[in-house]
Amino acid sequence: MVARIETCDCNSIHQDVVDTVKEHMLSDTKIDALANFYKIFSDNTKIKILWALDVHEMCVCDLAVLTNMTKSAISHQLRALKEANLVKYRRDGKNVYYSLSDTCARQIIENGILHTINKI
Amino acid sequence: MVARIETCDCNSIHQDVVDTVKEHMLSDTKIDALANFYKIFSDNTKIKILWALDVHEMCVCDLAVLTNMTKSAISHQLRALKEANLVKYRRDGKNVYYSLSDTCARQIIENGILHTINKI
DNA sequence: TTGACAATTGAATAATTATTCAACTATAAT
DNA sequence: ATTATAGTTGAATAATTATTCAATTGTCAA
Repeated sequence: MVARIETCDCNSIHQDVVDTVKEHMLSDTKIDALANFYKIFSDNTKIKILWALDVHEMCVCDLAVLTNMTKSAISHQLRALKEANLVKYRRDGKNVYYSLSDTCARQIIENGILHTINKI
Repeated sequence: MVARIETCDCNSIHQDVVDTVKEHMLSDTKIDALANFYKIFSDNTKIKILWALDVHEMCVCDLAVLTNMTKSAISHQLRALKEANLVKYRRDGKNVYYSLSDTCARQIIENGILHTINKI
């Protein structure tokens, strides 16, 4: 996601098209936000966690057993999900129970399934 | 996306919850397809290319100038977009013009913007 | 058929993201 | 207070993905 050139070996440029497209281009801020948002759903583990939490709230151990991963790995993943405001949590004694913040995650996953089915 | 443990240092497991969630879990195939699909939208450059192509078909040079990247880098990105069936192309002389296969990409991007705005 | 240029490709490198590991915090029970 | 367990954290490592680089293909024009 980093690249830069001052000159380009392109002679066959449709400047009018490039200009028009530039006018309609999304802002860098939006593109960043968008890419970061979908980054969450581009990882198998995160999808699994989100889908699981939609079924039932779970503690870190539960998620570790479910996914066959370490608590530490799950915890790191949960941090990303928290930062994206996709999950919330409550502490009860020694356990911390995670659940979905809202229906957003489920919507994105279901919508994605529709699109991937169409493509297959 | 690779991890594996045989035993787990978890004693506080809610087995009933884990079992219920397992019953409702998405298949690995679906999760893979989903993650690969959203992987496309987790990259700034790919989003930019897709959004641009929704405005107007463009040749590789145009996209290189627009994004300030090399033709080679763009070409690699386009290959991924082709494999995901998100773009189509036509050759006209020495140029190859790319455009969107359907409205899928635009829908996903617009839907993502809605969700990211809600989160901000 | 040769030269020029758009585009693609594969391998090497750079950049990013995930997982592991060890140390740590928080809570509860003895 | 001490011990045990759930969970978190940061740094190191591993794995993945993007970009560069050099070489190649395809098409057109001279």
